[in-house]
Amino acid sequence: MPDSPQHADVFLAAFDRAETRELAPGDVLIAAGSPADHVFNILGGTLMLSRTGRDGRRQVLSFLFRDHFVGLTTTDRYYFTVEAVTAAKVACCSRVAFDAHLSRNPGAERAFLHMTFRVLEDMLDALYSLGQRTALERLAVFLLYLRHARRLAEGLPDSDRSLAEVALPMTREDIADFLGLQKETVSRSFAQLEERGLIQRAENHRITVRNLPGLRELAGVVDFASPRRLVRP
Amino acid sequence: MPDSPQHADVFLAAFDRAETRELAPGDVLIAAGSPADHVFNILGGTLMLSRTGRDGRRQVLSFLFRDHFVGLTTTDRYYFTVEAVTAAKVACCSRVAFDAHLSRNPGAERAFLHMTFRVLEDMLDALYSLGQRTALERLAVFLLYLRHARRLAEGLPDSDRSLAEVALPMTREDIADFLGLQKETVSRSFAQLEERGLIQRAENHRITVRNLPGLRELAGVVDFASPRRLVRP
DNA sequence: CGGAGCCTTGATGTTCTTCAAGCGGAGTGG
DNA sequence: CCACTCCGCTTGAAGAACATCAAGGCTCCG
Repeated sequence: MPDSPQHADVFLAAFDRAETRELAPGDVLIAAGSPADHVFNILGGTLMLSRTGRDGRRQVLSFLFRDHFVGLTTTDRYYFTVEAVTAAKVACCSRVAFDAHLSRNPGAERAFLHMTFRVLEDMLDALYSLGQRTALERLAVFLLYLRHARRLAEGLPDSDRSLAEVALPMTREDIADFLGLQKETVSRSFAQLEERGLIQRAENHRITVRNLPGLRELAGVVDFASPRRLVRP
Repeated sequence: MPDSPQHADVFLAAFDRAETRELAPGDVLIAAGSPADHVFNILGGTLMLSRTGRDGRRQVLSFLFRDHFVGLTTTDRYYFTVEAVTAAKVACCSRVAFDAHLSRNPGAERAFLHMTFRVLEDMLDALYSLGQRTALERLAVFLLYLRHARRLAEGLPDSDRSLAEVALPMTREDIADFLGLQKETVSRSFAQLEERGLIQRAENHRITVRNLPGLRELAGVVDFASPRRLVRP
């Protein structure tokens, strides 16, 4: 399943002429436990996919950006929540129509499978982070991940100067729940990255990268472009 | 993508008349960094999929049992290692032949997509564990997971008495690297589960479950059958 | 001006890791 | 058959990393 340009998300044609929905920050697109009858394609903004345990512990499983896809499950109810972090816009498609689209277009099915595999590989990266990396390393990886997300969403080259600015639309608590930490630890880790001269804190929701190679070294990741997950074994 | 029996892994037909390979404990089936030119279906035994960082930290991403599938990537080289934990037997299929099989059989492609989604959902469960659960909880979940794996592999009902015996073919260190802990912590957690009367340690590689409801309560999981990931939100 | 929410920082506490020692089974060679 | 060693496992003690508790600052908004 090697990358090939023509794969470029042909399955998204399922969303041509689809209804769209505008979301305000905090709006819930998918509520855990509700029937899993729609799938969505994100047209803009940032969303957050999370799962909350009985006792209130929450794990943010993924942040979602432009061109990301959400909503498919192998069960008939959603087992996760998706909510808007920033104002956002999504295209909506019924699961039935989406299924039919895949069945009618073998190319779309293959493209969708390929996308699913990329997501799976991202989750394996995240597993490595949560299982093996320290708080500081996780935060470094996270910043590179956000940088990469914007690079993809805006189609910029890795060298683009503007990428030094990294927007953090989510709260410290959201970041903490994504990285398996507490919000205080996230705060302290930001402070430590700044002390080390790797980043500079601007406002609460924006930092600028001061030493990209240093950040990558700390993260143990060269880039977030494939095949990033080969950490030189 | 609701579960339906006819999905039952039609894509596995790709492995009909395929060559098989026998593995001894410790044998490496897939070495990280080598060309990703084959896919495998496990016919028996236990394998382990892991990723090792530059500095030697290792995350076990998954244990693999009968009927599991491994080997597909979106990159042209494997970024993970797969090795045998016990003696094992696998069916081998070239990636090209597998691709062709999926293209020729739309039903197979759909079934494969479905299987991929189940794997993805398992990884999301694992993310929740690593991010939110304590050492003791992770071990409880792990034991239920092994119990469930055997239940599936042997087609037993959940009530089967023999399921109280849980085999642990892997070492404490393998378990630790799967759960994001140190082997000492795993040892201590086993001891604590025993003190609490939830399990009893037999030999090093076998325990028996003494209090299944208690174990499930601790794990926060009712069962490892779908939809287990709805932890009563 | 006042309050709420979010973030930061300090002090303290808990969990897990690290370091160290000893146990016991499996395999080896005398 | 019996040391002997090796390796994996367990347990204890000390230490580090992260969590928890608590206080104060900032910004936004009524």
